[in-house]
Amino acid sequence: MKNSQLYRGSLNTIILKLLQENGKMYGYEITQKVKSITEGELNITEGALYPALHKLEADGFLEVEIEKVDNRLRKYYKLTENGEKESLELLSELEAFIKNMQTVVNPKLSF
Amino acid sequence: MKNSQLYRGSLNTIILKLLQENGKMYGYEITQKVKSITEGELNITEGALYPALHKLEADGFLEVEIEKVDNRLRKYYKLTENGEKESLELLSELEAFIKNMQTVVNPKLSF
DNA sequence: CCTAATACCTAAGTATATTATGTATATTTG
DNA sequence: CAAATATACATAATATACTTAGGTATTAGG
Repeated sequence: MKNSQLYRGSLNTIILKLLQENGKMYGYEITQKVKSITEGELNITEGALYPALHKLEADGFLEVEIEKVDNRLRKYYKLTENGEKESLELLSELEAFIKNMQTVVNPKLSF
Repeated sequence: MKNSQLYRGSLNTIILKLLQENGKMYGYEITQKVKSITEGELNITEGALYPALHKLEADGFLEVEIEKVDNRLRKYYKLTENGEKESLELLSELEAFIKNMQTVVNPKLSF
């Protein structure tokens, strides 16, 4: 997804949060959205995205709705009820991660 | 290292930053230090730590100094010159990661 | 008409961590 | 004082997530 190893493990969080915010999105749209809001800094590769979407669906966190736009296929994903829960869970894990990393990296700010 | 996938990729950053701060440390000490400053929230497993230390050494970022304390072995690690550079590099990558994740997750705060 | 953009997909390989072990000594506790 | 826990190192098998490199097909733009 990027040169930094840190992004490893963050993809599900990104996907679920974007869907929570935008209701429904299709894969390609997610890649473009992330690129635009991070001003090109974060680029999700399709080789990472599509398998991740399939797994989230298989795990019951996403459901699919296929549409045809301009004779071109689109697979819209949206959160299931469990997906909403998972989204909140991953967000709080992200907050905890950031908090812990800041504690380790900048111990002066933590007391 | 923890149940959250997010910690994947953060171990080198943690190791290098702790060494930058404390001069020299040995493996077991690193695990205890991380556990104590995060109040038990972050536990580095030895199966992850030792291979990571060996790789950082092989990459020329760390150098080793063996000491015997109480008839027990200790391998002290400290940053090489390149290790200092890598430490700064990984720290700025961490900052960028956190910034980007906050942008994706909380777009209202980013403009 | 050719290239870039849109939109999906998979397979092979790599990196990183988990889990489960193993060795050995020192310290604490019932 | 024996047993359990803590200290201190290590590796091997397995799992997971991602990169890299391909592939198909349609539409838009120069």
